[in-house]
Amino acid sequence: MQEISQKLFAVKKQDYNLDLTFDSGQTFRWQKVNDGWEGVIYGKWVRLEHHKDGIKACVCGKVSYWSWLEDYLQINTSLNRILREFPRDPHMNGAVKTCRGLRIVRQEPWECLATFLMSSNKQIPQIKQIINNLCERFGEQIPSPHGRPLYAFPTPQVIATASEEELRLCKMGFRAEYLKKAAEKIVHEKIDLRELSRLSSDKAREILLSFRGVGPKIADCVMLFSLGFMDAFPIDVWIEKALRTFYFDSKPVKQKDLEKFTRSYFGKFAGYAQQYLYHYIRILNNRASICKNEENI
DNA sequence: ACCCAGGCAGCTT
DNA sequence: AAGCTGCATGGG
Repeated sequence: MQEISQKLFAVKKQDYNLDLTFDSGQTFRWQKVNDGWEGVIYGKWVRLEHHKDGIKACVCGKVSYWSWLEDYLQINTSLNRILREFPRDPHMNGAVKTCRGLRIVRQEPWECLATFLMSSNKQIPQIKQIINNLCERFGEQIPSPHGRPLYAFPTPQVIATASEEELRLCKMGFRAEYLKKAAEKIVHEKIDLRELSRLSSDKAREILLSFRGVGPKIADCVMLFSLGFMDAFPIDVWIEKALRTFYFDSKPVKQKDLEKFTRSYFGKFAGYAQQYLYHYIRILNNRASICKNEENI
């Protein structure tokens, strides 16, 4: 039986909501289990659950310092200070009202890059499945609190030595080439993605775009979700739809104008605002489709 | 059977 | 710069 270490983070649910955070499409490995969330960070199994006094974290193994988890969760970031910077308009107000407590966590950059390489032209449940296959097949087995085997996210070294055919067994299709080449680039050029966080945002984006399979959208996701560039604003099909309906009267807009608007309008935490809008429009869309289903019954 | 999915690369206009 | 198309795979 594995030893479990525990830690309580004193934070109110309205300032840190685990459901909103892990359901918002920024991470792909967290799973809801018995009213808590379980995932793997830095090769360790972690369980998080809301408690009356805050968020309780359980970690597999003996843990004497918690800075890695505090950094991942960004637990010392004040949500109020971020929300204050959002523009005030009916749509953003609605998003904040609906999604208050949604947080952006700070993922490990390699995992973030690799998983978003899997995301192109895929739905979120399928991305999760691919990542799951990848970890089972190539990840190192790590201590688990329950009987089931548990795997760390595979290192670039392991992925680089795998063949494209082996990677395709994880059902990632044409993305296998992207993943293998990214891993090889990191290994051969001795790239430490974490260092990109110390560069200017233009330079960091330029380096990310030099990976095959990384375009503007995925580059912005990696910057926002793993490198601390809180103004990076990924524009995917959902956000584009949200921006057009909310701010452009549902009229067609040129890509360039869309980008210009997001840069000038959403402020220094634009990426955070983007995540609120993204989750908000998806919730609205879910409700609408549920209504439609009920009409058909 | 068809359409689309937290896109991107490689084309053509 | 826009506007097309193919891409592997799975789900509605």
